Amino acid sequence: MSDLGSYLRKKREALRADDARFSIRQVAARIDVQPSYLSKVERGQEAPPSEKTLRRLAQDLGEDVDMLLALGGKISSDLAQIIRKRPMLFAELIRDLKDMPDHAVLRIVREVRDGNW
Amino acid sequence: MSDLGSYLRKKREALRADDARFSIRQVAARIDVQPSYLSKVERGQEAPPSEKTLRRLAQDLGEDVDMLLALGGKISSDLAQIIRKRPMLFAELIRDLKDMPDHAVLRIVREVRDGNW
DNA sequence: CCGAGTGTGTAGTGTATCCTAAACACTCAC
DNA sequence: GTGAGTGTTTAGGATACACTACACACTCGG
Repeated sequence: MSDLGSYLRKKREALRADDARFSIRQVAARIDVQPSYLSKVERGQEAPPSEKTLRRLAQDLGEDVDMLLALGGKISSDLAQIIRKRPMLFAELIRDLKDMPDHAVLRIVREVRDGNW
Repeated sequence: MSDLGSYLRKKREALRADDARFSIRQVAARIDVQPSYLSKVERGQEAPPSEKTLRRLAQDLGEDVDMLLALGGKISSDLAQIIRKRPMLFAELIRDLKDMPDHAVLRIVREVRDGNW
């Protein structure tokens, strides 16, 4: 399906080059899953883990949570909740932004943040 | 949980006042589920239906799909896909817009649509 | 009365999700 | 050569999700 697995493997192996604490077994122990499970996830033999597990993994590997969740086919539950509170409004906005280039969306983000509204 | 059930019931009964085709049984037949299932959903005795079923329901009842999905605790899969393609970008934007009033968000929507970007 | 239609109660089912537990085969330092 | 550590294989399994199938009890027109 997605390449969450290979992404995780690459990232972990990169970390492991400098720090032996990033073996499958030790990472698995820290994020509280079985090493066999993590191994399968990294090789794409298992479906992506739950949001909870992906969050712990992101934290342990120093990765962005939203990106890792996306690779796992999920959306952060706090984002989902925000959208669900005003579904029509956000649906319209997001569909409009679908084909906008990153820099255009970023400009909106900045404008919003600067409080020009 | 949510009030999807009562919302559906109210809407269907309103339609039924003018049109006998909006009985539980007939709606259920059109959207291709068992009447007992729809009955339970309307009374909140069953978890919300799948996206597919909610879409058919929305169409049959003339309701907004995104809103009905939201009441069912779901987000349209096309929106989810858009977000998953640029997760960090959209995550930032959505979290920034969380506490903005509707009219402010709407202004952004309009600006985007008018192509001032 | 009866039959066509209404809503509902009960029981069960297939599939997906998200993992665990235990053992196997290997390397590498000491 | 043994013990600690590595990744992996195999065999499940608990729980939730999204329903179906069928029968029951009621109403109401003809």
